[in-house]
Amino acid sequence: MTRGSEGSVPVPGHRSITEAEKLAEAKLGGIPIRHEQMAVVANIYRAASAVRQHLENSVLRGVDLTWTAFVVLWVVWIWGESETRHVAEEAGISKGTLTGVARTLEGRGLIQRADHPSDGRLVLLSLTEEGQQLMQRVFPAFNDEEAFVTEQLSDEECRSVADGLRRVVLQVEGSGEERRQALLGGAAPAPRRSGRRRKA
Amino acid sequence: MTRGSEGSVPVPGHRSITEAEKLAEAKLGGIPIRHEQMAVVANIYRAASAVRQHLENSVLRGVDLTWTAFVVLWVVWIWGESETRHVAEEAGISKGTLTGVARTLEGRGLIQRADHPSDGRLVLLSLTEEGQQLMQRVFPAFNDEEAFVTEQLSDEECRSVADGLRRVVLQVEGSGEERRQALLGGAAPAPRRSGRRRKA
DNA sequence: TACGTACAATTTGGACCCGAACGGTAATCG
DNA sequence: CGATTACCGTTCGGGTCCAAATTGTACGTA
Repeated sequence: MTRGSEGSVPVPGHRSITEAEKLAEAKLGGIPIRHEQMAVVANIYRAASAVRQHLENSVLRGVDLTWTAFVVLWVVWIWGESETRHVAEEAGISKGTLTGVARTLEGRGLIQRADHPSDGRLVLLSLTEEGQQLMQRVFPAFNDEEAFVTEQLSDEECRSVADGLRRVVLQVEGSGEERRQALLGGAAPAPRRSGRRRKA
Repeated sequence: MTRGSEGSVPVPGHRSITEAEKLAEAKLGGIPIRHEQMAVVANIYRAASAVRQHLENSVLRGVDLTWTAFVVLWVVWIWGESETRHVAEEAGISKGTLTGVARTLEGRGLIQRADHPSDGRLVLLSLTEEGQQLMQRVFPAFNDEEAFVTEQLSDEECRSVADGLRRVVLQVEGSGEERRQALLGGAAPAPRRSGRRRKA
């Protein structure tokens, strides 16, 4: 995050970020930038990376779980036996990704899949006995690190930050699709450059 | 995010999250959970995913850039010609990942690499003319979407949330290493299970 | 000059990740 | 009741992503 020695004034904290913003403004020469909004997005992602990295390297690595694998386990653990599409959505990954992760977890004996009793299209995911024991053991340690990374925030500040982030999520999930439609103006959705090609 | 029909009381907003927390508490039976801290971490990651997804699908897809590729371009754009290790750190990715991303970007004529004048080990990254034009065109649109996703937050709230997140980042970057050391108690750092295997 | 150490970027291996395409089941319609 | 239509999980292509292994450069010291 920090560079070797950029400025000369020893202003403590946030210097790097603020300086980047100033530089960005200069780069755009006159075009106004929404600073506060930019700072929120930048720090959301920065914090997400830092937190994920810390948790992977502290508690998750020891039990040989990736962040995504843990999230999937957590979702199935909390919600109980669930349909894969729900798990994917709750975990914030695509259906295709879940298929692979679930396969890995299944191979390690942590989750199991079952056919839906009445709808042949559905697959149900649930924790095995071993998976449940794992989560009961790991989650307290995970939560301890959640407390560590937020140590500089009071409970009240935690509530405030969490609420602000929740509003961001709701905004995107609520109005994002509509916004994208408006932006692209009904034009071609510009398919992802990579991805599977049509057979013909 | 939301499920079909879980609860019976029509409490608006945040139901899913809160319910998940309650379920988690029940699962742990007695073991106390730090709710506020858990909510912060959960929502940081949720927001990061949502924001990234929205930006990829709105402005980035149209110019055929992934999130990571854009971040790398942004860093080089803002900081000017930089050494790769700094770019990787600032972008929040590993050096190895940057090598691949930089190759892709170089192939598209958006960035260029140059040898360091005095230290032959270093490689410098800078934007090409085309890369600069792209960023000058794309960033305003990007910032517009940053404003969109934070639309439900006032400027003051934006500052507050950004500051809270900054404190999380500083906490992890400042004390994370020490914390991990203490946690593992000097024991083996438990190598990543995936990735390259040791030869013998 | 030769050698070891330090540190640079790159290569490599395995898992992840998205989203279009696919094949199969369920529901709907004529 | 056959034919669409809608939906579900899986497959697959291309691209990240990390960390170990590798390669190469710089620089100290003998």
